[in-house]
This record gives sequence, C-alpha cells and structure tokens, in this order.
Amino acid sequence: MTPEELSSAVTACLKDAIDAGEFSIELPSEVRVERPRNRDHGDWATNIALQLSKQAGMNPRQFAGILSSRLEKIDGVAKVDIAGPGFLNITLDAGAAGELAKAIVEAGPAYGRSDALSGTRINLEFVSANPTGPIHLGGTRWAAVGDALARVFESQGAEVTREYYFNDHGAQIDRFARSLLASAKGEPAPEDGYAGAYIEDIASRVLAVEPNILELPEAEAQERFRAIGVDLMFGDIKESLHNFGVDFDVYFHEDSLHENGQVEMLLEKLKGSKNLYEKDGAWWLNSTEFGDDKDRVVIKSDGNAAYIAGDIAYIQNKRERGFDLNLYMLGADHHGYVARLKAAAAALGHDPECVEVLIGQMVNLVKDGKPVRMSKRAGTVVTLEDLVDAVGVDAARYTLARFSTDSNIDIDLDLLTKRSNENPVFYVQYAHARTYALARNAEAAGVDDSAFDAALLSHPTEGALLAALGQYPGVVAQASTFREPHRVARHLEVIAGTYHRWYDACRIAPQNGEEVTDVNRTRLWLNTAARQVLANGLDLLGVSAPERM
RNA sequence: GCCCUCGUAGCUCAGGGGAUAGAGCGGUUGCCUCCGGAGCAACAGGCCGUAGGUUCGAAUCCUAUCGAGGGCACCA
Repeated sequence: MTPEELSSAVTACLKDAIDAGEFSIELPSEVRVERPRNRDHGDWATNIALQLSKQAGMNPRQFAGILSSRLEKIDGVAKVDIAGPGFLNITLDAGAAGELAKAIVEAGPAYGRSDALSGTRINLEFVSANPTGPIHLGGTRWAAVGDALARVFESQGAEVTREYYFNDHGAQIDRFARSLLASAKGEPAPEDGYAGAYIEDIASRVLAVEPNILELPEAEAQERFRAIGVDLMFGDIKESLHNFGVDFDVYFHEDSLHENGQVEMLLEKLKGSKNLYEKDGAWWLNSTEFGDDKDRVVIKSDGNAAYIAGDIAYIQNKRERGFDLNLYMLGADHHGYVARLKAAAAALGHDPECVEVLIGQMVNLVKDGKPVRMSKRAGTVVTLEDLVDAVGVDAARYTLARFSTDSNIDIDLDLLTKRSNENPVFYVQYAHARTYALARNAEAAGVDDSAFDAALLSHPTEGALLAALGQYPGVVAQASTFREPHRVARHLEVIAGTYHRWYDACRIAPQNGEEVTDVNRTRLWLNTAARQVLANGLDLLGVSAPERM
C-alpha cells in the first residue's frame, strides 16, 4: 500500500464518520500520512486528530479514538495506536507494504508519473542569456534546474515548451561586436568590452568566413562582426547546451516582436487599459499595484517604446500561443521584473496568475575558500563547458539540481574536481548499478521472478526501502507544485541509502549451495523495484542511470 | 531608504506546523573465506543568527533586529 492509497483511505474514514454524525467538521482537502522517524511509531502516522479536534469540539485523543476504530477496518491495516497528544500510528499488515514492490515493477517507467497537469500547456523560459559569450555558471544552473523542472512537469502530464529568449542588438551586443573587431585587428579589448579566449576564437572564425571584412569601413565591419559573431556564438551555446542534455523547443528572437509594427499596435490598444496612464509626456505601467517600488515607463516621451514594451508584447505572444502557464526562471539580479511582468499581464487583460516568475539565487565562484568575481573582462568566467570538462555532465547537472534555488551556491572547481568521486550523484548511480550487479548474480544462482510473496519482505531494511519507494510519487508531485526539482534529487539520496542498507542486510542470491526459495525470488522483485524508481528519478534530473560503473 | 532570498553540525546543504532536527564531506573506530568497500555500522560534533509573538506543538508562520548576497533608469 502506498502512502497515497492510505491517505485516501483515511480521508474516506473521516467522511464516513462525519456522515455517521460522530463529529461535525469540514472534510480537509488533503490528509497527509508521514513516515515516522521512530519505527516504534508504526509504518505511517497522521496528525489529523490534532488538527481537527478543535473544530470538532473535543480533545485530540478523544477524536483520535473515534477515528482509530474506523481506520482499523481499512484493508491492509493491522493496527492503529493513539500516541502522545493524539497522533494516529498505523501499522500495516505484513503483506500490505510489500505489494508495492510488485506494483512498481509492473508500472515501470510510469511509476511516479501522474496526470495532475494533463491538459496544461506550460511555457518554461530559462537561461535566456544573450549571445555575448559562453554560458557561465549561473546560466548553467538554470539550464540544469530548468530542464529538470520541465521533466518534472512532463511527468505530471503537462505539455512543456522549453523556451530561450534573446536579442542580438543593444549595448551588450555592441560591446561584443567591438571586442571582436578589436581582437581581429590585434588591438586590446575596448575599455568596456569583453576579453577572453572565446573572443579571439570567434573573431578568427569570423575572419575565416569573411576574409575581407577588415577592409570595410569601421562601422560596416563592426556590423558584420556583430551579425556573423552572434551566429557563431549562438551556435556554440546551443551545442554546449545540447551536450549538457538541454534542448530548447523555441529560441525566441526579441526582434520578431517588433516586426510589422506589432509592438506599436499593441501599445496603441493598451492606451485604453486602466493599467497604463500618461504622465509627463510618457506612458506608464502601474506596476506598483503588483509590488513594484515605482511605475515603469512603457512609451518614452520621445515616442519610442521602452524595453519593457517588448516584455509586454512577449507575454501577449505567449498567450496567443495558448499557454496556460508562463514560467520565467530568472536570476536574483532580475527580481525587479516580477512586478512588472505581472502588471504587464494584467494590463493586457490576462489573469496575472498566468505569469509566474521563479527567482533563483546566484552561483558564486570560490577558489581556496575565497570568493572570486566572475568577470568576462578579466577572463575569470567559468563556463558550462569548464564545469562539464571538470566533472562530467552527470555530476554537473546533479550538483546544480540538488540545491534549492533559494540558496546561493558556492562552487569551487578545484574542490569539485578533487571530490568528484564523492559527489552524491555517484552514491545514487552506484545504487542503481548495484541493482544490476545483484540481478546478474541472482540469475547466475538460479533466482528468477516466478514467485512473489509480499509477506516475505519482512526485514526492517525492507520496510524502510519500501517506504522510501512509496514516497517517491508524492515527492515528484511536490517538486512539481513547489517548482522545486531538488526534492527529487534529495529523495533519490534517501532511496539509495535505504537500498544500500538493505543490500547489506538481506541477500538475494542464496549463499554457498543453499536452495533458492521464494524469499530470494521476492527480493529480486524488490531489487527491480528499487532500480526502477532510481532510474525514473535520475531521468527527471537528466542524469544517466548506468548499469555498471 | 525600500524590496527579494538566505542564516541549521568544522564545511556544503536538506528539512513548507509535529514525536529524540537530518544527509554528504571532514574527524575517530570497526566491517571484505559472504551478491560490487563508489558500500555498511558505531562514536564525536547543534541555545536551528538574536529577541519577542501566534499555536496543544515552531528550524518551519508573524513582527522586530543583526549579518550575508542580490535588486531598486524615460538603459537594454
């Protein structure tokens, strides 16, 4: 029995008790059963008596008493104890927990998936770095987390579009183009420009494409460097993301919003919105209503559209493409965008809820325990490729995805490389590989899956492993609702831990000449179940699940 | 000045109202005639930044405060 099944059975008991008039309360939307830390407290525990007794006008233990007599009648429940202030501790029948092993094996890759988001179209925008250089550590974090989040949504039935928004004009790109030009001429990088080996590399590749480029007038040459350089740079970015296992469905070019005067037309229409007003010759968006500290100019007093006009048009564009939910995954240096994006959605007449901004904290580079500022100028930028070269794709993706995006993370490349074998990803992958080793040995010893008797999975480590496997679907669901894929990684570490301990305590293959029994066969099922859940979870993180290491 | 995030073991971090606060790394000590030792077991290590509040119950929610990081253009 899974915690979800138990939880809905408990809910049904509550409903019956209410219908029978045993107490009068509102049925809670969700009843949570938790795995108690202390095994003396049963297989699963719930605190609903503590939560609901006040509403029912009785003390918690009294409430728990009424409920427990009903819980005891649930199929698969062996015993219900009332403990402490009013916890209900539930112990399952010997076979009830073990049945899960078979259920998982039969569900296969579908175990942990749900249809909670089926029919929901989600646009998830992440990375979105302008092509002025390679993806650095910050962008790499969003690539790892964003893609994992997309996979989590997909596992819940959503249709996800991974989107990358960029522009190739403006001050940043100008600096990039001037830096390329300078490099091609053999001059030092401009004062406000970019330095680094990649500039020389791109510059020489531009020269290879267009050998006569330096004979053009300065302005024309710079424009050619911009156009060709951006293409080359973007090619490199896409390639390194692809090698990282992240492929975007849409690379959205900001300029496409401005074609055919689309933005102007949209702004004209918006002048009728109550969220847009005229003051001092400019048009303002009332973003303060959505938490901004000041309203933002949309149309400058010179009549030109401000940058934010593009954001507004972009939201409209996304809405027209039919997305139910538009997620923006941005770094903490963009947190000021939240209010204006919400305000923009409202101004367009959309529910601001259709725009959701996920703010993630920054990645810091650390060397010898001291922070190092990443600077494109100083050439101290650590890129996605540097990280992958140092530790490999699996360790890189896992490391970045296992932290909450609410916390800053420090990365010490030297330390990471040195300790790469101790990265938790290997702990999890090793558990997965071990399931294959055990299966190979089991087969050699004549153990097959011809029998399954759930009641034989009676060892404490088997209970713990089954419980961890049973919690997996709930963890994935939480990762989806909270937009926190790191929960999946953390739970895989728990599963790997319970698996290793089970391995240590229980054998699948019989030892020196003992007969094969149903215990061996049933354990083989549990082994396969553990492998399946580890593989499903690693897949959500975009990390490989090796058969051997 | 205002806004956002964080402050938990020596280090890096989990913990979204529950029972005795966890993991990895680092430290000490055990475990390979036995399915993979990239593993397991044990020990040491904590006024959960501080002070109030809400609650039967707070690391978790609220307020204040200190500290760290990030943001607050008719730039893009």
